[in-house]
Amino acid sequence: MSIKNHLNQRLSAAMIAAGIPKDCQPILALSARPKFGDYQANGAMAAAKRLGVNPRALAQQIVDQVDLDGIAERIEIAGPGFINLHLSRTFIGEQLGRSLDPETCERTASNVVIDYSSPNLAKEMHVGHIRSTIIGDCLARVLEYRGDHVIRQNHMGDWGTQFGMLIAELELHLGAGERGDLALNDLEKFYQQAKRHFDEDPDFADRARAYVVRLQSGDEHCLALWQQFIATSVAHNLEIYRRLNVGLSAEHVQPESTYNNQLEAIVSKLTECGLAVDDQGAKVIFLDDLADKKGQPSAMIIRKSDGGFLYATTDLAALEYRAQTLAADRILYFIDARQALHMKQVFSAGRKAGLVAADVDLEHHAFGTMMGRDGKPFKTRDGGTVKLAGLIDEAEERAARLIREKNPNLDDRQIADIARKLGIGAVKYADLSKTRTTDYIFDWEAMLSFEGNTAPYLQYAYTRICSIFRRADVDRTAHSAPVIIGTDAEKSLALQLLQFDEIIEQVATECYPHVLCTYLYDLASAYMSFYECCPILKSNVSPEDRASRLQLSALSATTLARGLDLLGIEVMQQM
RNA sequence: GCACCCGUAGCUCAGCUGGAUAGAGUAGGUGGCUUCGAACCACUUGGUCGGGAGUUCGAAUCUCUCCGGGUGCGCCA
Repeated sequence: MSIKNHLNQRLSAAMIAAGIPKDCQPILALSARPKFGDYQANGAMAAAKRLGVNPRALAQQIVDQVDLDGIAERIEIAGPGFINLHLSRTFIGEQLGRSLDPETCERTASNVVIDYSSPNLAKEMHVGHIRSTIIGDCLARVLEYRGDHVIRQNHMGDWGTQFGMLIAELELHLGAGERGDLALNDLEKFYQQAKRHFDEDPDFADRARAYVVRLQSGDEHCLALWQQFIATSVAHNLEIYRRLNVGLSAEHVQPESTYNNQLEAIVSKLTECGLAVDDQGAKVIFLDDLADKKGQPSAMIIRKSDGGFLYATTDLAALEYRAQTLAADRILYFIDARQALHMKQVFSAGRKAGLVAADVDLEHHAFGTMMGRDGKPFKTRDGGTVKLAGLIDEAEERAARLIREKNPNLDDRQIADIARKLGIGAVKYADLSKTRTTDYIFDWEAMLSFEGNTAPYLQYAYTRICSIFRRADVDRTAHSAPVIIGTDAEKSLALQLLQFDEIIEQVATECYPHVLCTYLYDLASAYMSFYECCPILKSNVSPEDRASRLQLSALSATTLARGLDLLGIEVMQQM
């Protein structure tokens, strides 16, 4: 149990004993300044306001009642009624010993479906896909770590009008005697060729449109071309995932087309229950709960007047599949904020139609639009997009150059391995460390930076610890010793280590990975400060201090590695 | 027109259900490697938290309003 929970229990009990209503919280937080102790409880002031009594007097009553023997060595009331808690150093040391036991982590066991990455297969993956892919993957790891059963769903876009154009292009290449896999080697170029043919050649455009219809009606020739195209594109995406160390593989691919044969049934079901109605030839769902101020309901078309289905239909079918077949307790969508209204509509309609039970959590975790350095929507100089494959190449090259410069003793194989972990880590951390919901600036320099609050800083802290254990000739994973909290640096580090579980809990419920990034950065900083002022292997250090400091180092390494792993970032023994 | 999101240091960003003197990174300045890895550490310069009003012991945080930016809104996905 975390220290915060510990204190929460004791203070809650004291508040009840002092006659304060049960729903008043202690409101515990880390103290703003060292002179205010380690933790502070701000609940007395809020409770006093409600009860109409003097806040300082109420704080005193709580302090009179609270039992923190062996936990806090000093309790003070300050200002209008802050309760400042100075923790016992012995207690901190004991708690650290307990945190070695993995069984202390509270487990959950929900069925959680996570929809993330979900790129369109018509084009190559570009930087616009990175947030969903990386953030979704982080949450999958975090939820799995705390015990949930995670079902990854890569809802790839493999269906729609643009595929008529693409298979017409592919047919053109094959007709010229070209090999399909070679023609599709550069998906981006291929798409642009198809687009140009479509725009400039009326015959091609007609053929493309006809192919869409033939594809939808199950024409074998078109399906074969389509499957060849899809297979190549999926393979490209899986390669990107592998290079990014993202836990998505072929088994998680559940593309739009898999719902094709359920769309008819979905529309029937929604019509029969009276939710979907005919309007101007189309099937439309009007949602009163999403109406504007004037009472105009929000409209969602699930079937066009020409009989065609839309992505709303597919999303409803996917929602039913996830809730019913996959038996989800919680369904998370990591999708661009621009689709916020669409997601609300799907959730609302899905619940009203009974596709998903009321006790299933539906959560759209949005993120902002990617902007250029000028604050406008991002484009490269020639108006294109930055491909993920290129970004990964660049990250690895930059990392390799830096390693060669900093550490000339490494051989080429070591450099390649470290460069991969370092470069990819920098790219992922740059994204994960920013609050998910806001628009974000795409900045090569910041993303590939190796200084300051970056993944390499955290990886560096880890390698420093590894280096100490190599020098001491001690097995880090086997080392075990009591922790003695002497200096302030040791205390800060210890308190930081003890917050890991509550941070994981917070990330699991709120789905904000940047909270974990901030925590790990603070942990690494605390370790760096500790490292500067607390010698470990020097001759003037007592055996007890040496063992204790090695213990703190081992715990720091374990926590850093675990936290980085949950972010999808790897560590290395040296760099 | 309607709806949602966002304005915090030169730049990129934190700031937990309202809490004490608004914090990091980066950029600028100073100092620290014959001693556990300087991709580091210790100091330092820099902000009327977009403007205004309200709620109260207390507001970057909650409410309203205005300004500025972004996004979305029945037959694309």
